Amino acid sequence: MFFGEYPYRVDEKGRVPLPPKFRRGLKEGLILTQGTENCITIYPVSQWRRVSDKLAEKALNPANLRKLTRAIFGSAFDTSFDGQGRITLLSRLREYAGISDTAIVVGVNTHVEIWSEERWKAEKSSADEEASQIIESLEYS
Amino acid sequence: MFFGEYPYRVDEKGRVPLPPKFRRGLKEGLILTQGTENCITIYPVSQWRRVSDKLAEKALNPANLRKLTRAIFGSAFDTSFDGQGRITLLSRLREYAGISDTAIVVGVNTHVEIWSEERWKAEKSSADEEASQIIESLEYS
DNA sequence: AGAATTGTGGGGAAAAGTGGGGAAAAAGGG
DNA sequence: CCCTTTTTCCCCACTTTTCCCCACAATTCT
Repeated sequence: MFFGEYPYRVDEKGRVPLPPKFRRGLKEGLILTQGTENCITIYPVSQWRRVSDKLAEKALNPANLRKLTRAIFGSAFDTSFDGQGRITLLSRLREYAGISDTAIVVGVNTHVEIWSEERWKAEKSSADEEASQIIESLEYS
Repeated sequence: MFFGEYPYRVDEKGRVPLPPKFRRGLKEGLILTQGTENCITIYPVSQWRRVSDKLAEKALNPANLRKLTRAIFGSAFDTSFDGQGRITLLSRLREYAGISDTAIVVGVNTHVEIWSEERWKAEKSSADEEASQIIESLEYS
C-alpha cells in the first residue's frame, strides 16, 4: 500500500507535503500519532478505526488497560491535507520527532511515518544491517 | 469519539476551554466527576446514563463498590460550556486533580479527561511504549 | 516544446485562546 | 428580613494561531 521514502522541506508554518502517491490512500482523512523511536505515524482513518474498535471491545477493564486507552487515544490527532497535499504538524509533534526544516516521509505498508533527517539516517542504517543479516540467514536455510 | 490531548491555561476564575473538536459531542450537556487516577472525567449526558446504569446494576454488592458509587455520584456535577466553549471547574475538583494554572484536556474515546500537567506527563510516559506496541499488533490482526 | 503536476512560499480571512467587566444570583451578617 | 459582600454567569474585546486560498518556480509527462 504505502512504500518509498520522500524528503521534504518543512516550512515556517510546520507544513509537510505528502507524496502524491500516498494521497489517494489518505483522502478519507488521517490520524497522526506519536510513533515508536521518535517518529510521527500517520494512519488512514479506516485503519485507525480498526485499531480503536479493537481497543474499545476491551475497554471496561482494570487500571493498566485504562492507562493504555488513554495513551493511545490521547496521542491521536485527526487532520487532513490542504489543496497542495500538505498536512500541518503540531509543534508538539515536531518537537517529539526532532523535526526542524527537513522531514522524511516513509511508506510502511499499512501506514506512513515522518522522520527527522538525522534520525531516519540512523534508523535506516541499523535497519539495513539487520535486514541483510535476515536475508543472509534466509539464503542458507 | 474523543481523542487527542490539548494543553490550556486555567484562568483565575477556574475556567478551562474545551477543544472545538469536542464541543459538538458535548453540546447536549456534560457531567463532571472525579475520575480515576486523580483526573477529572467528563461524560456527555448520553454516555453518563450508560455509566450510571452500569453502576446501578452492581450497587447492591460489596461495601467498597458502594463506596465507589457514592464517590462518583457524590462528586458528579452537570454543567455546560459558555459562549467561548469553556467550562468552570469547581475548586473542589481542581484540588482533587491538582490543577493550578495549566490543564491538559484529553479525549479518551467515549469520554474526556482533564489532568494537571505533571500528572498527565507521568501517566502518559508510563504507558507510551506499551501503547505503540499494542497499536502495531492490532494493526495487522 | 507545451502542458500538467509537484514542491515551496505567503497573504488574508476566520477561528481559537485568553482575559476582563458587569449584571444576576447566592451567601452571609446584622 | 434586609442590606452587604461574594460568587456565578453571560457577554464583550484583544491577540494569536489556524486554515484556506492564490502564486510561482521546478519538475515531469506527453
